[in-house]
Amino acid sequence: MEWSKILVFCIFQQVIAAMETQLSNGPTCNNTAHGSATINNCSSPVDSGNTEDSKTNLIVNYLPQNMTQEELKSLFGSIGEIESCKLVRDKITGQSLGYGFVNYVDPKDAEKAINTLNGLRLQTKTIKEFVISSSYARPSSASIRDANLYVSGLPKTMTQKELEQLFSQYGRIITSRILVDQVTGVSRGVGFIRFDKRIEAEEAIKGLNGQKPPGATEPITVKFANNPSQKTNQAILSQLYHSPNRRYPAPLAQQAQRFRLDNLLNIAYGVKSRFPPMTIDGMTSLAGINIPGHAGTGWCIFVYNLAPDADESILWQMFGPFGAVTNVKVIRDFNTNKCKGFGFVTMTNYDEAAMAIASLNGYRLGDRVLQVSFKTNKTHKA
DNA sequence: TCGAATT
Repeated sequence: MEWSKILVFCIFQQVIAAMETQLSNGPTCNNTAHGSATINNCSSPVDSGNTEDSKTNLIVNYLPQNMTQEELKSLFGSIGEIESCKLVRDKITGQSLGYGFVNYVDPKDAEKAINTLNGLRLQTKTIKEFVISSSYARPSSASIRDANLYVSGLPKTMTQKELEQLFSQYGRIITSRILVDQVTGVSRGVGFIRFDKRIEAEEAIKGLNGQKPPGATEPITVKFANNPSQKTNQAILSQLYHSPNRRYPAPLAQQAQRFRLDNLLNIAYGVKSRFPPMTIDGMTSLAGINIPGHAGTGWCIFVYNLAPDADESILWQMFGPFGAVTNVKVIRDFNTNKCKGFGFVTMTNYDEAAMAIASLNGYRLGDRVLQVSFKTNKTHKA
């Protein structure tokens, strides 16, 4: 068992090496990958009828975008002889949909593949992580389609097991997952549940959407999940059609430059600015712990009345000249990808944030008048 | 009109 994992890992690295070589020879994709093995912790296979295929045919999920059918075959062919192998691609774009089927000749090899390859971690250099999941493929049928749920607002402490316990009352769970922060490993409060049947998924939405899990303080959202690769395609398309270059708003540049000039004059000649510098320490001692917009990592600014097509770059351009900006975020509707009219900017220094707010609140961007202020904590009052 | 998140 452990032997075969090591063996598989070595073969896998060769596959990845081959992928990288291939990528360096062609301009089609800039996504390269390297792998590391992890312990299989996924749920047991589901029995799927009496057909011959049921014990040899595997579905493989969460493949890297750039993995080809040949590479899939190489990876799984390291276990044993493959009868057939299919990487599922988008009919129109030809993009990998991130899953495929591997049918072994020998059921023993299928079982071995599940034990050794399921849970294998693939990490691309673009931070995105893939964990291969392989299990017996169920017979194709309409009733098992669209049975995958996206769950958000989960308590950060909730485990995968607890998530399954919560949903298991509505049917048989095929796969489940909780997404975690790549760096800290803590739950992002988002996960997936795939049911055996669409009906079960529908019932789970009815029963759990907007409900608080036992012991939780906030309700969860349960809805049908989107296709994994759908977002990538959207992002690629929107990048193609979107010009990354935005003109800098001239009046802002002048304001920001004047602000910098004020500071320089102040530092160099002791000239008094209209906006005397203020430190965070000075503020905290005066205002106590409840400081608007102060999140510990900086000062969070709420920007309202952004246009539907506003993007992050406009926030960087508007706020950057006023000082250190550590983060910007445009809040979008997931499906339309259009800005919901507001966003957030985090700035390191109070005085720069205050200056940005003073300058940008009421600023006319296009045909809209922006409202800019420190972010308030509108959610649950203490 | 004061945070989304999609393996």
